[in-house]
Amino acid sequence: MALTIGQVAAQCGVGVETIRFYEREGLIAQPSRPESGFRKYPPDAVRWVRFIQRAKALGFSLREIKELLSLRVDSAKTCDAVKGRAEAKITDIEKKIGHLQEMKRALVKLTVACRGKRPTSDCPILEALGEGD
Amino acid sequence: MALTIGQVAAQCGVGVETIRFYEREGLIAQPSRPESGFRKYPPDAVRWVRFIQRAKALGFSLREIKELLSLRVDSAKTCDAVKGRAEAKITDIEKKIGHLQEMKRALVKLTVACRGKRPTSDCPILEALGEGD
DNA sequence: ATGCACCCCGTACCATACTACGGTGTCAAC
DNA sequence: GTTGACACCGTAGTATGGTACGGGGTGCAT
Repeated sequence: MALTIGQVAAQCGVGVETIRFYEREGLIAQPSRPESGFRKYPPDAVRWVRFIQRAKALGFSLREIKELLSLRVDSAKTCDAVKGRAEAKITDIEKKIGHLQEMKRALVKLTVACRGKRPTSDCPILEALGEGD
Repeated sequence: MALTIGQVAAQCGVGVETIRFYEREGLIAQPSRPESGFRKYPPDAVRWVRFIQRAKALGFSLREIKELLSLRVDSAKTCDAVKGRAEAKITDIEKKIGHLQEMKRALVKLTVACRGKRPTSDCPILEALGEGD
């Protein structure tokens, strides 16, 4: 049931070096290393790496992802601090969702304008994006 | 009403060099250049740069942002192609929104677990993230 | 007409996040 | 028991997205 680094990499669609890199950077835990020195990963390792990939695609830096993942580690210890950081991340995520919805609305508007007559604005994408922060 | 590069930069919270960089990379249009050679920007330039910043924070690469912005340029010409690309971007954005909502749900769950007794899983963040693509 | 802030350009440098390389060791199959 | 695929490590190189620097020119305020 344990996986080699190559198997984890293949299942995540990344290179072996990427996994080692994440380990060096402290994004994923050190796996067990029986005699030979070969890393042995639990199946969950695949989910961790996929989570990292996904979070990256959503605009989080590795530093932020590390913070996200670390929310679990000390949860037994400093519950209030963890809760605070989690809530900050939630706010951050809600902002991102809002911005994406604006972008989506703008693009939908664009396709609609496309369907009918020519768009009236010379930039439908920007047009639908307010100045909101 | 026209702005200097420094004014645009200040209003967007970026450096002058960043604007010139975006121009070199074709993300923003060449502004007019009266006699002196100084760039003169229309007020809208601020919105363009802000759009770029926002899109970056949402995980789009400059290449993708360029594509997003270019959807406006040829809209009069190749309407069908534009519509197709816009629809692809919409799908992409919907996926991002979905992933962010999953992350948010996971974090909310974490804060709730925090409030009451200890979390049951040893990783509440991952726990709420399915294997969905 | 002389500052001084701001603009020009090109080039070089930086941080982030990998990716490749080279030399060596391991393991499993034949 | 040897061969081939895969693992180990450290170091170096790459792509992206800026950021800084140096040596100049401009423009307006005093």
